[in-house]
Amino acid sequence: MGIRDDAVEIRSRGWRTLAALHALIETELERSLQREHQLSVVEYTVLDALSRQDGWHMRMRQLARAAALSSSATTRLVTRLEDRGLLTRILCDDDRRGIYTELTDAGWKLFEAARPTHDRVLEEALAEAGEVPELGPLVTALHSEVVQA
Amino acid sequence: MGIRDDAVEIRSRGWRTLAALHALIETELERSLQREHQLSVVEYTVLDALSRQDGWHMRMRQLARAAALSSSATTRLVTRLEDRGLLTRILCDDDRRGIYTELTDAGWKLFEAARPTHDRVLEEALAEAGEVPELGPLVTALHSEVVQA
DNA sequence: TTAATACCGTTGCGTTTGCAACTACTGCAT
DNA sequence: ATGCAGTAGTTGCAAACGCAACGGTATTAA
Repeated sequence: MGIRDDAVEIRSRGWRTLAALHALIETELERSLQREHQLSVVEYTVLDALSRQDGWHMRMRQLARAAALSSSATTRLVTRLEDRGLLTRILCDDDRRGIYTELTDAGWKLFEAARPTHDRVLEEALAEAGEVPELGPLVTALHSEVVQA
Repeated sequence: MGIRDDAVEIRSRGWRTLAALHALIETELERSLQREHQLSVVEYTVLDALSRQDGWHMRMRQLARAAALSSSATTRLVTRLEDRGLLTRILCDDDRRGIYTELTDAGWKLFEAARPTHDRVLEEALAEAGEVPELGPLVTALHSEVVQA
């Protein structure tokens, strides 16, 4: 076990911690958002990303990136939300390959209704994770200024 | 925008950062492990968890926890690996509800072959993420002693 | 003993996912 | 202009997922 191996082990451990914390938070968000607003986490993420564009459009590819999804999954996700009337597809004038998406009024309403749930559950999940010995330090680091900079 | 709202916003931002980093790493690991060893990330995680038990058994439920999966997904995952001859199910004597799983020799071999790939790709992914402005600080924090404590 | 309760792992089912192949469009080079 | 490589988004398909319902086993109390 040299310094080299230690670095490998530290990375692996960090990755396991990251994955565990991610899974914990996502699971709790999933349950609550689904139950209270019939939204999955990715669906909420899309609404959130669009809302943060402040009335501006967003292309499919940007959306895929924001939601960390493949382009095919993004297509279907947008279709789903469009069918529910939460957003609309808008053909792009300057680049006819591109498609913009925009929140509808109903989309805004649902997002603003879901946001408190999201924020509350996120806080609870982080608090819960903070109690777990392996996760606590990462939770703390997440709050720190450095990560937010 | 009071202090209260700032805290909410900091948590949200932290969560998005965490999710983005998680997705980046998982995607790269998935591609490499799949291509070079026909293993998904969760499958590797299971082999890793079992190997770290150092020859000792592990129950389905523990495995589900380690892999951050539902129990049903764990059942099928173990079945898949069992069909490939990488691990075996062992009935538990003292608690006949329980089922232990153990790596086979083939399982050990495959895991040890896949580990270098895993470690290398993880290092690359972290290095790549370190270059991204939003992710860099979290990557750094992940290396720190505090998180590893 | 027997009943009530809780737990463990499995299965049916519907949903979501990524990959690969495809169409449509852009931009560059000839 | 014309061809060609690269990009944007969609679709077929098979794989993997979570939830809910189930059977089998342990634990506790009457």
